[in-house]
Amino acid sequence: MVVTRFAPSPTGYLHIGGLRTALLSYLWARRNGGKFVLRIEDTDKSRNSEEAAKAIVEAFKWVGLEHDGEITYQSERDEIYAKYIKHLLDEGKAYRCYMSKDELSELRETQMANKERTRYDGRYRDFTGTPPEGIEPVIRIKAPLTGEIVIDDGIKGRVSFQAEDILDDFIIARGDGSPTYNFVVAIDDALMGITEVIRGDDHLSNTPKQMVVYEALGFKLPKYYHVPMIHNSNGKKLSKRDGATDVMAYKEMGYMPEALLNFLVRLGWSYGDQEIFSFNEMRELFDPSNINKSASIYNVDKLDWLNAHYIKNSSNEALATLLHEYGVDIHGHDKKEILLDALKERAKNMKELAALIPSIIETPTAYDDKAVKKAFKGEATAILTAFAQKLEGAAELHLPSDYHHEMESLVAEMEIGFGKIGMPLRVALLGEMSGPGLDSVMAIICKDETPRRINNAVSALL
RNA sequence: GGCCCCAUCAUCUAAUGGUUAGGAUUCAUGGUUUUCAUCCAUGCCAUAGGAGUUCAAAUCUCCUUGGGGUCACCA
Repeated sequence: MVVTRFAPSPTGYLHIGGLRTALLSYLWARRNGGKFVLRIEDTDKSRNSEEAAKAIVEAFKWVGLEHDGEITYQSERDEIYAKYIKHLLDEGKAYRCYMSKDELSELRETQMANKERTRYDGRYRDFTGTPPEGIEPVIRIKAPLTGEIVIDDGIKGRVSFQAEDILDDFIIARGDGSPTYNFVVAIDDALMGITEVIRGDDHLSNTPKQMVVYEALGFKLPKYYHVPMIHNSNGKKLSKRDGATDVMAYKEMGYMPEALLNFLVRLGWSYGDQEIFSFNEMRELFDPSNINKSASIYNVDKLDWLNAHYIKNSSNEALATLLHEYGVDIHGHDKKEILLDALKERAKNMKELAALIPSIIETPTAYDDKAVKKAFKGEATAILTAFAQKLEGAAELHLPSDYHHEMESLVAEMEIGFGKIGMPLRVALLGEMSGPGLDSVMAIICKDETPRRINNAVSALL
């Protein structure tokens, strides 16, 4: 069975790059009918992992990702790590190193001065004497000193390193006994039965170290997929300074989860010429082996286009429910359908949609100067007044087409062009020059309110 | 700096030795619309550079250049 994982360190929120690797891991598990698990890498206990987990679960919930089983916290697994450290010590595959921090940095400095690679020199590797006093030893693992290390990466292909270039006997437990990152990652991935590791390619150079741990413990290696980073428009790693890195900020900005996921899945991956992927389609089609090798640049234009697409193609019912999150309740509005039909093609995001609604259903309190100048000339007021009277005398009017007929008939009677009434009417009803079709606007605000707004405008603008 | 990764329109990508190098976003123009938006149509725009292999190279090899990542008792 395929088991994938998402293993964030607790930073307090889920960022967009994290969401992408989480999404890809999730999709691959689902496509294979496997499992997707969540592990919080909180071996640095100074940070609050409860809060981080909550933030991640909240973001997962918003976009619709779900992890299988309980969340694993590394901070609760000290005994497991201790057991494996002891095991390695007993087997002679790891050893205590009594070098002080000062000695270590001294060593590093001389190496740098000699233009050598900075590395631990292995001085305690085969140490059998009496250890120096007053030093809490760290535990180092015996890493191969020569030879080739090959990662058969599902995205990058064959990646090979020379042990002497990159490895030394790295620390697996600190002086206080706490285990270090590359050690616990390997232990946990192995013990949790992870079969495919999909993660950012910034981890590619960590992988040999993790492989050393796998090797020492006799665990079976997972398949690795190192996904290229998302870069900002300057070609650098996406960071907080690039704005919205917190996934929940996208909700605030009015993005739909479908749009965000669609955007992220297409960043670095494609399926022929297809641009639009429903969540279900992603789960059926996604395959990490054809992810691009190169980094991709985060570009908000395409996300905006996708977001607008998903808003246009959402049902009015779904939009009305979503609008609650943006402070607008139109569930009770009897012209909800006409209103949303008219507005959903005009909004790039949910925030805009929410702002558009009062701009129609509330009576304008001011009229745009330029619009007035352009629209209110000649017989504009006479035409508007005639139209208001026509509406007042008309029978029941409900649909946009009903209002359209009234306009047509007025235009015919007065022998004028459509524009003669359109422009001033628009200003009278909405206070500005642009907006949805007037027949829709009138159908939304109804038969009584329409002439009222016209008369208001005529008297205000005389 | 060492090591590793990467390189097709401005951006996301397709083309796994043979295509007029395709699609999408952005942008521009036109149409639709009383307006704006939507929608539709059209257009602009790319194989980083140089050697090789081959009948044939975006595709394979090498070099150059450029970009990125990583080198902790952080994760």
